[in-house]
Amino acid sequence: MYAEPACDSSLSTPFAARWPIVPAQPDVREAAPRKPATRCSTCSLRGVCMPPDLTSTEFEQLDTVVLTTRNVHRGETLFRAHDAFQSLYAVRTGSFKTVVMHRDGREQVTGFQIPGEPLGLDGICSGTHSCDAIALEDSTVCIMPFGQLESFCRESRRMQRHLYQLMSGEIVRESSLMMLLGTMTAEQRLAAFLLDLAERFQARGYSGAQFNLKMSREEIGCFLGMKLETVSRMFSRFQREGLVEPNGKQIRIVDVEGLARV
Amino acid sequence: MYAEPACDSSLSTPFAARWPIVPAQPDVREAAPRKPATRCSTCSLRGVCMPPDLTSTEFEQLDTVVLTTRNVHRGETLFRAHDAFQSLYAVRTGSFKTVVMHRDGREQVTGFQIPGEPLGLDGICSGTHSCDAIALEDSTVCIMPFGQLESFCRESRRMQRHLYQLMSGEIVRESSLMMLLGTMTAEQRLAAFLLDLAERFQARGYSGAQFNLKMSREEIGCFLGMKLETVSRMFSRFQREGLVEPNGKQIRIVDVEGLARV
DNA sequence: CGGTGGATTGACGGATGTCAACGAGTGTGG
DNA sequence: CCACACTCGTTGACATCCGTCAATCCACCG
Repeated sequence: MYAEPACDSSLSTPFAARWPIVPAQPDVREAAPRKPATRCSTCSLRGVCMPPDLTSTEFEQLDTVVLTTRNVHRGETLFRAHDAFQSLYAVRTGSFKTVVMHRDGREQVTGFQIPGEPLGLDGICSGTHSCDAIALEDSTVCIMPFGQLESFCRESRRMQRHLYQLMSGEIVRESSLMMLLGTMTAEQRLAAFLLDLAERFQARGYSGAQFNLKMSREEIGCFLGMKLETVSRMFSRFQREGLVEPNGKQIRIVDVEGLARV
Repeated sequence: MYAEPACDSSLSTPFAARWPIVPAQPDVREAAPRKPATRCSTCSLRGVCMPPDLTSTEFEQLDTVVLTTRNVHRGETLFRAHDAFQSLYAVRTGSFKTVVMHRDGREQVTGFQIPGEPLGLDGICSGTHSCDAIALEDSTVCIMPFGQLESFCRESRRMQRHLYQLMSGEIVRESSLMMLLGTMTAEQRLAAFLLDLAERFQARGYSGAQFNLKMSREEIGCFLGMKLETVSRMFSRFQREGLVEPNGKQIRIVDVEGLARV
């Protein structure tokens, strides 16, 4: 999932480390490819991931916490529901969806994550993940072993505060999704979804007016609580009304105010 | 909101403090009635609010953090959206709803809180609350000034972990509500709602089979993403099917398995 | 070239919203 | 004590949004 014109390559592998692959740490489910991480202190996403006011000492400590990254291919899972919780993750490149599943097969996509956004916060509560995190495209995440992160947060007030804010932000995000699912029409949901995505892309230096959806209509519907046919119809309606120009997965937002008014 | 036969009185005012009212700490919005708190170390709800394995030293420290309680009358707000965030709260007696509101007047109830459950976690993220917390009946909360709580969490590993778990639990709770709103029929939502409430009451020593809803049909509907008439119809249907016996706000669950099968 | 999966569009039906009437319960004031 | 207003809950009739089912189209790929 990236914006056009894609500055993807620059953000994809900031200070791209072509270092030799390090022996993988023990992993519960699979021997996933891991690589030493680029240092947080020099990462181009640090402004998105990390508090703005960390001292250089704190960045040095942080670099000892975030030691590795992991590649996840399109369609593969970073973690699954019921996996033991060990680490938090930050999307470095690519994108993910998180899915909660009911025993009867009902699925709900609870979020789409793009670079700089956290993954895994659901696992802290019970020590076990409660959702699947699935890559929408070939992606990379930074791995933050939670035990070490906790230790660091006891030493650094700023980092401690940051982690609380991250989690609280997730709570607020989900609240507004509940509002979306509980009170809005299908048309309003899709409009809100597109505006939210646009804003998040823009905050990362991508174009907010034109971007590429890495998720299918079905996945969008599963996130917005509607069927894929309805998603498709709403896209068509927006096109008729001159609000967006959808071209398959390529989306151009023509009239932001119009979308907001829906 | 309490169970029948109400053991309400025992849980209502555990070790009820009839101490003189302490000079209220400065409060942004109102001079709310505050009283010194019963000590966490001797509170009958401590098993619900706090980690099970705190040492006595930690409880002593905790007692210096949770110094005051506050009464909130039915219909009044504990905090409002846009209020400055200062403290986390734990419901001690009574019950609350949290409501997020859109500028156009759309409202969504994001949760109902009963004794032992946290309030205010939404405020950490931006330093400003993002929802209203409104008492459904005359209620009491324990006040945990966030700055002091943070300090305590840097000293106590267990307390630090507990706060992370609390927040993560809220994230997971909201995820399952998204699933409810996104994938379930009106009938299934109401069934899930009743079962969830029953479980929470039971975990607090109340009856899970019979309880008293303090919220109106409209508030239930606003929480479950449906209209009050639909809530009412679903209650009637459950009654016809012999699953619950609703008597206004008094609810008796007759067939738990049947409700779960819906 | 055909097979496959995703997207689009149409026709139809059902779940739920909307509007309205009515009854029960409660508080208030004469 | 009663009359009254008011809120809340229930129920019915009808409308509508969206889900379901099906056909078609398109891009991609072996």
